[in-house]
Amino acid sequence: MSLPHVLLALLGRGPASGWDLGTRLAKDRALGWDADLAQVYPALRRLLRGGFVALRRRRSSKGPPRREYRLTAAGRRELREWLAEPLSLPKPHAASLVRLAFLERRLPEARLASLHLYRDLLADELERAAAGTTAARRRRLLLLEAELAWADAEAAAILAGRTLSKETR
Amino acid sequence: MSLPHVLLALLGRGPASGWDLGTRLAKDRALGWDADLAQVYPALRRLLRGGFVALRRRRSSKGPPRREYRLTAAGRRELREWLAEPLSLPKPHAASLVRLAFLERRLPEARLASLHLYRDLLADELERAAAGTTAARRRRLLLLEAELAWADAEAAAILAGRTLSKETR
DNA sequence: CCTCGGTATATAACTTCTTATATACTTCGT
DNA sequence: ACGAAGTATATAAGAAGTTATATACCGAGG
Repeated sequence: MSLPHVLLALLGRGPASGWDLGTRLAKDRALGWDADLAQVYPALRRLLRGGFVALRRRRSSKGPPRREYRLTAAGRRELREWLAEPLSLPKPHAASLVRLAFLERRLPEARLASLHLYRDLLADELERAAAGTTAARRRRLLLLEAELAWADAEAAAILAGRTLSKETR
Repeated sequence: MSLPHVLLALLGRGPASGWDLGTRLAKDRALGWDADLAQVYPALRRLLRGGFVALRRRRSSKGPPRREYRLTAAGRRELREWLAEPLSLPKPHAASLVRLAFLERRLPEARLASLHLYRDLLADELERAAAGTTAARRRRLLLLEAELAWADAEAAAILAGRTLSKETR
């Protein structure tokens, strides 16, 4: 029930087409939402029918004509109310986190390999992450740094345990 | 397509009924997955039909007879393979994170109130979080601490900005 | 000229997730 | 004896999300 509101929020930064919104959702990792274009188009239709956005067709230098949407007064009001709803702790829903939660079921070598891969993903993401101009970006940077430190600590612990068990054998 | 695998993973800790799995999913916040009972029961049926789990009916001291599931050899193999799949960075999908991403659109007072509420949720969660006996729990603790520090820093910054603008008025 | 790649919109088919509802057994309090 | 509360299983209906596919416009390179 949230995608329409997320789209309203993105449109709050200025008019955009479905394509624009789709690519923004895909790229902006600090945003906290992701959706496929096949979901975006119907959602925009619903927003249009509901009077929350207005449509303007514009010719594009490349490709077929764009359908650019912008917030209406009703859309702005709806957005304001939605943004003001109380925050709750997000409950993660990701296969990778479940795999991490069962890391201990795997052999030390496999654990280490998975942690190294994950660590590198975190490091890449941290490099790509823009400097903190907003609270959400600063949050993201801090969390990435904390998780990177965690991954390194876990890898070191496995390595220490492995050499230890070899030495004491 | 992941819930069945998550259930296999939970069943790896020992036999359980649909009810058990549902309550574990609801309680264990370090797990990285959450699902409703109405989703768990059909998933268990599919696992049973696929031969990944075996069923034993047992009378319960309270309530109707329990249907306890346990991993079969095929289930254990499937679980092992699933756990070994490479990790990727989870992409968050939560309305609260979107609200945080658009915090700056709100008035300083509202921002502060939202941050304080969020901060308290984090603090509660941190208190409730068990000590780090597994990598996933240690990760969760570290991330909660980092996020709590972030929330406090953001709140302090808003407060500083507000008093500043009052003084310089 | 023709295909390839990027831009752009859209729908159909399918799977997954949520919400609502129904049933049944037991214990405990009134 | 009755009802409420906790345990336990289950399905139906609908909303949300994913995957596959189709169409169309334009410029660049072969």
